[in-house]
Amino acid sequence: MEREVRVRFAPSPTGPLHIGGVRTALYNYLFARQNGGKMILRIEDTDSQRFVPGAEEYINEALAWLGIGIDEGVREGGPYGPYKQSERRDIYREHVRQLLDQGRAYIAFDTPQELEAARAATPNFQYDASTRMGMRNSLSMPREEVDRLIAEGTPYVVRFLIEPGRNVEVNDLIRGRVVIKSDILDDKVLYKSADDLPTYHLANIVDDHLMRVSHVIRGEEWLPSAPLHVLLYEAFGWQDTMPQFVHLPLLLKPDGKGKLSKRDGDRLGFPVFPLLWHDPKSGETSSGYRESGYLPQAVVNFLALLGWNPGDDTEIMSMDELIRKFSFDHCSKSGAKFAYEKGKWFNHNYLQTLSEAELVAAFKPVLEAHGVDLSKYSDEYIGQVAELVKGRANLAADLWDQANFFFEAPDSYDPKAVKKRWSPDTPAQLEEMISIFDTVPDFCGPELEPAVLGWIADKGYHLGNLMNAFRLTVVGACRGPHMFDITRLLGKDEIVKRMRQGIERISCDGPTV
RNA sequence: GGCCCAUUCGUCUAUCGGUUAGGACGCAAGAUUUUCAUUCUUGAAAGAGCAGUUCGAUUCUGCUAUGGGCUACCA
Repeated sequence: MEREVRVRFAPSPTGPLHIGGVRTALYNYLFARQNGGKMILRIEDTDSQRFVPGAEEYINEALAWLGIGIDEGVREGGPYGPYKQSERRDIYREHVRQLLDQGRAYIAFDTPQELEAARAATPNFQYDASTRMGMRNSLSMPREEVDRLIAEGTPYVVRFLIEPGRNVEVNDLIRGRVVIKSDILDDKVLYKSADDLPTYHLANIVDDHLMRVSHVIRGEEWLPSAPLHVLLYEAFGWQDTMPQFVHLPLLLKPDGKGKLSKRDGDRLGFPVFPLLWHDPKSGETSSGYRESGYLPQAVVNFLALLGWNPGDDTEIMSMDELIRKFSFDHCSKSGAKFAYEKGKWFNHNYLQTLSEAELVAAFKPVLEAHGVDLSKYSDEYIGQVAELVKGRANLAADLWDQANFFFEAPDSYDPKAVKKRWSPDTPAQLEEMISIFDTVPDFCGPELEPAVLGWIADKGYHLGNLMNAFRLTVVGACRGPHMFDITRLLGKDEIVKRMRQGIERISCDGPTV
């Protein structure tokens, strides 16, 4: 057990990294860091059919954005490379040869059509001890014919020979002991001559062994094939250094049934990918957490708690705290429905902790997206606005809805508020208020508020109605921060301009609602 | 169909045989506020069912039900 902790995240570049994959990567990372171990990123591109250009870059960018550091990988290098499976063909070929020579595997020529026919003909057909002699392979056919077929270049696969009658034991750190009979396992394809590439099972075992992986932390969908992997380790004689298995519960759809999938995001209105993704094949675009205004710390915190808890009521935890507290003992066994609403709450929390500079950085892209000319505003102004409204925002994008009037005068006035707060006396009172402004030496100083409030009290005007009418002309609706915070930031000229504009426009077409 | 895994409020979860079953999200109400929010307080809300083990089961065992995964020359 004093083995160095080495874990790997091994996605296949068939599309954008799914949020469930991100969580798997995160748990691997937390465990590695906690134990002073290494985190490996291995690209499993053994399916040439499903390869998608750009997917590998996406994976790198997504992990970097989230702060999930990689110690060894395609870009980082490392002592056990190459870290891309398509560049390890020689290694796999050699290991397949070894299994073949030892009689632990055999060559099969059955075409996909023949296999399909066999499955159609026999219910619950399985390529195993009970059926393999009836198929076309090196066990059922004479040696000369096998050699001839290979010499002719007939495509073939190499299958793992499963011995029936055994109990295969998988020890899982979350689930404990899982025992299954080898009879229910089929002779899995390990290698395909057509593209000279192994399948997942072979490549996975060989690489994990060669890369000295100590813990295989992956999704629960791999649990059924774990016994096969155990058998492969045994066949190679590697049982003594076999990694510890950890199968994580799945992320499920928030509503219906099944595991979270790509489609659920757009269907339910939340991202299922860390970053925006344009699919080069379909041309489709999928939204990402980053572009939706989420903070990476919030996404990490949120994901960490989907399937794991620290054992107490702590919920807001930094990456360092997660690393310290993470444990498989507190991982749940059952799948977790993806509670994206709570993700917003996490983001709200992290948004409040941002420094003004960070807030400005998060707010600027949002402003630009709404056509605001950033050259017209100082960072100081943007920062002050953001500080004023951040408490009411969940996502960076929400800042705009809360603060748009700091960047543009209202172009309409909420009719309900007009009806409630606007009276025939209002225009005159607002004009009077403007003249009060002139009595204050510094409009943006602390004297303005008591001056205006004092004047309202002296005159006996209705505080609520007048202040809201005032707000209406400046904001366009009865919402927003403290009125005198708004006046301070907008300045006298802009405020007076908006008041006069409001008086004109609301008086003309507003009050007769 | 076969095999495997799981099952506490609507959701994420705490509890490692004895608790008024705790927290959070969301929801509702109240307080605060010149507005909308924020914030604060309060509330409603759970052990799938049936047996068994035990002085005592949410916790251990079995069965049933339900949910999920796998069942490819995909990962």
